[in-house]
Amino acid sequence: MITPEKQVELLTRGCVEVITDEELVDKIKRKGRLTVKYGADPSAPDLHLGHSIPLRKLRQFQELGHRVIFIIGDFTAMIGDPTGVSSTRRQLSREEVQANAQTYLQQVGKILDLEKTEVVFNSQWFSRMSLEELINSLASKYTLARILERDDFATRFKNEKPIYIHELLYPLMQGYDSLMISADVEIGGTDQKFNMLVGRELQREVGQEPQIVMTLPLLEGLDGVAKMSKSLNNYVGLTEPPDVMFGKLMSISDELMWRYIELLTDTPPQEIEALKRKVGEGRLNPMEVKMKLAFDIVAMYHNEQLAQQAKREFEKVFRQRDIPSKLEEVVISKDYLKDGKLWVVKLLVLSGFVNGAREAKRLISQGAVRINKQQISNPDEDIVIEDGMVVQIGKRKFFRVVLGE
RNA sequence: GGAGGGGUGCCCGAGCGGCUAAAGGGGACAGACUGUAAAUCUGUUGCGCGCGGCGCUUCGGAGGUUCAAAUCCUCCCCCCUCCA
Repeated sequence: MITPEKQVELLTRGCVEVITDEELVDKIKRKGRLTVKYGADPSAPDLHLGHSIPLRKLRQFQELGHRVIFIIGDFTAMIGDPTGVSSTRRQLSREEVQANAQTYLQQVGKILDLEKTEVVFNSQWFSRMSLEELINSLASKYTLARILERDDFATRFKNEKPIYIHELLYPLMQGYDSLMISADVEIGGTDQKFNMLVGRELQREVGQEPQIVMTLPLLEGLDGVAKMSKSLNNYVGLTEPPDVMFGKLMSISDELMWRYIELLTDTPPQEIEALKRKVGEGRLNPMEVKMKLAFDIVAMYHNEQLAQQAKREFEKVFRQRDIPSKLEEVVISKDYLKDGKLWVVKLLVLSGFVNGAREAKRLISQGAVRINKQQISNPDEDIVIEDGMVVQIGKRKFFRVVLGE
């Protein structure tokens, strides 16, 4: 049995803030098994590495024997969390939310032990809440001034941007979720701090023991600047194919690599320090470290074998500048050929790998196009088309020509 | 209800009758270099035509003025600011 102190040490690792540490030790000592809440808003169906941070923390709780409740904010998703947005968020339909929730859970299962996870939809209580209840147990428990303390609302208010009444309700509803399941701990990204604190207040209001709030860092996207999100296209999806994952992870900057290792892998802090030192002294190539990171993550969300494959393939294509082992095939009809030849530009356009003749010509004059490893530099060139010839555009687009009737 | 400001290419943003397919930045793509799709540097970034040129489409929408419009006029749609 792990002592409460030891547990707290593990659990608070990686957290940005814990409100409060003392309460956490105390609760574990008194209760032994805590109810841990995590709420997800199924407004987009795809989970990415950014989501994995809180999920991994939940997993840790689970491994220590605590009770994890995963709340699907199906009802709240129809409202749209105003957190961090400078404008009102689009409301989703019931169907959209339902569909998203399904794919969501599937992905969550890659990290959490679903057998041990209780999944609760918050429409369970909200869809039948009466106006009377809404007013008595939610609306009358909080003041406008306190809601407006929140930064994003405050800014919008000051800038005279619209804040709809339903948005004001959002933090209260999230708090109400905590109350309904008598949460001992709620975890979430730093952007959720306010909402989670409201939960604490509401619980206190009704005489429930206030939940402990644990905030976790938000992960920067592949660009290293903005937070990871699908709409910014700087994400690594949990369900993406191994080679795509591997490639995306290899594209991050050396600097960002450390943060990813710290937040996304199980590498112990001392080991990370050691690696950093070695790289700093020039005894270790950062690329090796990045490879390891990419490998670890692919292994985590797929498996070691696929990770190994993805790594080998990456080395083959990008390090040795070789042709990938699996190639997309493009059928070129013989009708296009004149004396067995075809204009390069035409070939590229027909393949669908370029957006048009103009782009094709541009790429050729930039020296980006190779046929059977032979660089093509003249956009006017006619080439002899052979069955099976390999065309390469830039560093990562390849296809094999198949002659058709 | 009244007064004013604005909608420009993937995004931000300049232009306010011809020299503007539209400055600048970001992003993206490509090349060099390399340790990788890192960093850095350089280039490209509306589309078509067998193409050192010609043509077409683009500046919220629809019309109009003009030899010539993103730039001027009319109507319409949307956003914002100030006053009530």
